[in-house]
Amino acid sequence: MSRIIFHVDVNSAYLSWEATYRLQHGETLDLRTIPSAIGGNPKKRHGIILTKSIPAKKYKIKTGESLMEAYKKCPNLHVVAPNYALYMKCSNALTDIFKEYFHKIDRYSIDESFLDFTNMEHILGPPVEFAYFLKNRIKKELGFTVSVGISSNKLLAKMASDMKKPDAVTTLFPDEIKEKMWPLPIEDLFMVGRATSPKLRRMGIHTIGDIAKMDHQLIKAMLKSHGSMIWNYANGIEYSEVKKNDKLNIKGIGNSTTISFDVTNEKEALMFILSLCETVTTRLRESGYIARTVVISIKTNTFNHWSHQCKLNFATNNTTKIFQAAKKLFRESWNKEPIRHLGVRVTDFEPGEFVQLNLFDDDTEKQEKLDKVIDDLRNRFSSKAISRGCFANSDIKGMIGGVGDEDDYPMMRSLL
DNA sequence: TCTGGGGTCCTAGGACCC
DNA sequence: TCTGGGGTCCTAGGACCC
Repeated sequence: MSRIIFHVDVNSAYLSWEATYRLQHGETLDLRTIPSAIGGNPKKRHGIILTKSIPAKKYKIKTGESLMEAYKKCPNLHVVAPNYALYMKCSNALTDIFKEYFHKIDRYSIDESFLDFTNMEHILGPPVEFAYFLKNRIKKELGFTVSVGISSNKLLAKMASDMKKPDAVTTLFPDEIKEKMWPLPIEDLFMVGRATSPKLRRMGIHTIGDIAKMDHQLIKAMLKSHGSMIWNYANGIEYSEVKKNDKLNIKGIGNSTTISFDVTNEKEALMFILSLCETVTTRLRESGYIARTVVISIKTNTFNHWSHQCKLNFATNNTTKIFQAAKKLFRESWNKEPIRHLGVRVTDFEPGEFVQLNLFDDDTEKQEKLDKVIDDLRNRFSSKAISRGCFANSDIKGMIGGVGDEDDYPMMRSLL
């Protein structure tokens, strides 16, 4: 039986949401109309570009490049630090609209969702017409634009939403694959990234159509199961379900930072790790989960990098316990090479309802001690050295404080 | 893209068990 | 204590995404 699947993608999500929020709070300048970007810490000029405006694209500003690089290309670039609490509210407001029409909503990320339109035609009308109605309603009520892709499976719907933006509806049904998808460069195919693309290009495979026409066994022999998968994708073959998954479930939380100087002694390194543990566990407690696994990652001044992980005997969200594990991992794996980048990450989540370590009295004392160490750390080093930690912290503050409260963005729905 | 963040998933290989 | 096979759990690292 043939299905009808929608993929809805928010255009330049973080930037759109920030711009919309500002307009609704009295700002007259629309960030989307000037060279602007979301990312890093603009004051410290540290971190990377997460999202850019269309005018910023003209300066060849790229997602993932450092703020320094971006400022070189465009000195007037207006950079705003990310506000994840706001993005979550916007994402939820969008999902609430989907819920009015759809039962099966699969949130793929904070700004992308799959919707199952199968058997809905008798209620919602023809899919393309409904998609236009939906995107226009979102624009009118929430103030930002989306691109909608429509097809018979998730892969093709996702490819379709990518083809035209912003503010567009695109179909990519199986009979349109040849004409619309096969002429595109291989890098446009979902799951063909910077490791796979050169391997294929070296073989004279340049378009998605070239992949589709390859011998399936050959690409499988070359790239194993990943090769088999992208061959299927190039031919529009993909059968995964639109699972009902309308809450964004997180599987891990991490924080990492590049340091502007070489860290050569353990004490310094552990202070950074402590700072990272602090932001990670604060977010972990916010999420309501507790974690079993702790992972640290190290990158050296020669860009040598590795990770080391361990499984705890009990899941926890306690800063001290996570830090103790991270400290042990660091001591076990550091070979004394000068360090330029450190990361801490927690995974293997369990529901945290029954563990409330942060309510224990002795923990309050520990937390106070911790705060003192963090403050010491910030005073000791240039603020640049730990700017990522600072900015993550200010995010958290935004989340916990009044700014992030449920009805703090009432205008999100009333904007005309 | 020379060097930025935060995620997810997959796989190979080792340890350990019966 | 040379060996055999199969299953599971764990870790490190690679590849992909936005």
